[in-house]
Amino acid sequence: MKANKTTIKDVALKAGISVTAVSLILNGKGERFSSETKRKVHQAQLELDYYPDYYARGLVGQRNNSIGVVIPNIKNPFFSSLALSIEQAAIPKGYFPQIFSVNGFKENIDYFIEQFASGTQKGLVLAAPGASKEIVDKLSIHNDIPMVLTDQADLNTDDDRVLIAEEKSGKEIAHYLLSLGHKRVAFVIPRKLTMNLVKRFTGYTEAFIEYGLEVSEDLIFRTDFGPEGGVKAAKEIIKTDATAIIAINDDVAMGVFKGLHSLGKSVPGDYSIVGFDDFNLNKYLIPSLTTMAQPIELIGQKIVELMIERIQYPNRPSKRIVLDTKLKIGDSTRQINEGGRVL
Amino acid sequence: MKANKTTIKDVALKAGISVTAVSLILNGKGERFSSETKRKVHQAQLELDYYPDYYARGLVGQRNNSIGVVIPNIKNPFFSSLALSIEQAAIPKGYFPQIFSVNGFKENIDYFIEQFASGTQKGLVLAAPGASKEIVDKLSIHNDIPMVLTDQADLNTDDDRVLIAEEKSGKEIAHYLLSLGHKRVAFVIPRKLTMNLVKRFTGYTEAFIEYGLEVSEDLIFRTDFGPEGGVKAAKEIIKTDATAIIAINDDVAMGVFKGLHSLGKSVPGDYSIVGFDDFNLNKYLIPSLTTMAQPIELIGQKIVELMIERIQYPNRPSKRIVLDTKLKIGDSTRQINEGGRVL
DNA sequence: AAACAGTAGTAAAACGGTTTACCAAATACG
DNA sequence: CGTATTTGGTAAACCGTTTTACTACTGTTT
Repeated sequence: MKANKTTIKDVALKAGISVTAVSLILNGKGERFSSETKRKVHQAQLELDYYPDYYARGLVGQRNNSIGVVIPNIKNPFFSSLALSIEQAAIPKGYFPQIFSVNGFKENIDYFIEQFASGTQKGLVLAAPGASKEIVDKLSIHNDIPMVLTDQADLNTDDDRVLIAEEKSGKEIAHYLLSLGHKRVAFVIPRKLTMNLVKRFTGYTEAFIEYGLEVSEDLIFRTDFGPEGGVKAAKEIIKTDATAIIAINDDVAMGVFKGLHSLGKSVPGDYSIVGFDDFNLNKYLIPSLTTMAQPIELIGQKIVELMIERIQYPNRPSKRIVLDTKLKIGDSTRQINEGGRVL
Repeated sequence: MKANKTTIKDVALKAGISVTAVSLILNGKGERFSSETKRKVHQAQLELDYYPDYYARGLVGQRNNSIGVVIPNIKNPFFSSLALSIEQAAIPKGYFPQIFSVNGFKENIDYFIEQFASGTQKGLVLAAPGASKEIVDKLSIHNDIPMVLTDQADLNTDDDRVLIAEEKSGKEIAHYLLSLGHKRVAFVIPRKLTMNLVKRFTGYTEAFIEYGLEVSEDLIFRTDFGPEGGVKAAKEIIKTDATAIIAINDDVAMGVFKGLHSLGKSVPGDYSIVGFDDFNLNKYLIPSLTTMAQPIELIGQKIVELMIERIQYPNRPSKRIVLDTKLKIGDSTRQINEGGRVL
């Protein structure tokens, strides 16, 4: 038979004082009580190993301090790093992020929406591009709840956003490859294009136009997210005359790399590869990947900053912060000569 | 001015029926009500966009369905994969894991203990070897709460555990390297040895003894977790006559690999490397790493299985499940000839 | 026709805290 | 010395659900 849960009443009884007093004292609002009384309360709490019930406490004082963070896939190092950076920024401020990794589970989204709609979280960070739309729609009625998005889509919400300069990033990557002499560049992109990818792609294209070149349709490869997708794409790419490859993220880039390798091609000998994200294992790859690094830590910090502002001043006008990325040149890219493939 | 939260009363009012009826109907226990009434309730819910308050609901019916999962580091692919596999096993059964990544934050542990002690979770999975001891101690009084550990330590608790055959694994790795002709094998281990590592190490040693060899102290390298630790270790290892390296996990192995590479050494040419864990990016590394694969999915499944059993039958005797690992031979190891380094 | 069983519904008591409003005794003030 | 204020404390309302224990009514048996 289980012992009944120890409640505040038990503490009050043990300390020989009222429930009110116990509550106030344990919440640091007990200035008015004598230090002797306080001592007895703390003593009783310790002896009974009392912890206030989370639900009861949440029910009355609406002050919970947890913020929900929705990410698409916990296994993608970019998102797990982002989750960590949000955590690191939030905890010192007294907020505790709760990670929801959607992972393609329908139930997951439902569960999280329910959780959120029922008032568990004080705010919501949606770091799941694409999935956002659906979620934002479902939650749109609750628009008095602070949200921060990392979504470029033109959603008709006035939520705060932390974004990266997608177009500029795309352009910079393309410029870099073009400056190395690559003219035939393959793009490996996902089947479903989210808004940020469209923008990034626009940037790529602009760079080509500035060089008097154009992006040819036959060098665009649509595949799945994740390394498997990259492996598949590699098989197609070697049938073309491409000399460089831009992957939608490092995860995919790794797959392309592996795919090329097992087809007997070398990097950067036969192909230059550029990734995107700079997840944390990147610098340990051999050869290391040239990639457009997202400022993950900064993104996390800004997200938390906006979130806290918004919680404190619910009616302040919405903000949109755009952060710059940084090209990190690794060993996966190299100059090629005018004529063709080999330097 | 914010609109007041819509409560069950509003729904009842709108539907012209009692609060009880609304509650029962919305929880699928309203068989006895006429379908017309049900319709009205659902209608009202929809129109008012009503979601039951999480706290109120939690307060009364103690049936929340969330289980806490504590992992040491969300960035380590092994643990993020484990978290995912727990999620995949739990959700179909109607339980929702909540991930707490400790990440070395003292506040994190405190927060989570408070959360847990205050009854938020129905059960607790401690997948944080080493940290467990402290936590288990603090929570020991609440020993009526279902816990599943993945800790080899001889804690005096009767909690369920899901473990891997550490000693056997260690032995198998060593046997494999010995069978390839390696006699001088370096070990890269963390500074702080948890119980599982001690056991694994025992296995290594046994294999050496069976071969009439012994593990020499000067080939044991203690370093930090993570790839950085591996890089550091590599610098020391090349000063020795080791021909093979066993790393405590794949994360570290990658670092060793990178370190050797930047010191002009090749793998498996100069050194064979074996890792542990088999995190999900492993097969995309070049060369792919020989590693002792943990059955991550199965671990997740067993954890959830035990947890649910324990929730349903709190008094059943505790179980301890030991799972086998599997050596996955990659391209990072090779045979060497009797004499010395080169085949 | 009396007893019985459904049927469709409700009022009120929990759940475990926090907070508001109030009080009695002790002390300070003029 | 009578009144005002401070000190140390409490009783009770409330938060939004779920659940228990009724009730009134309508058929159905025997």
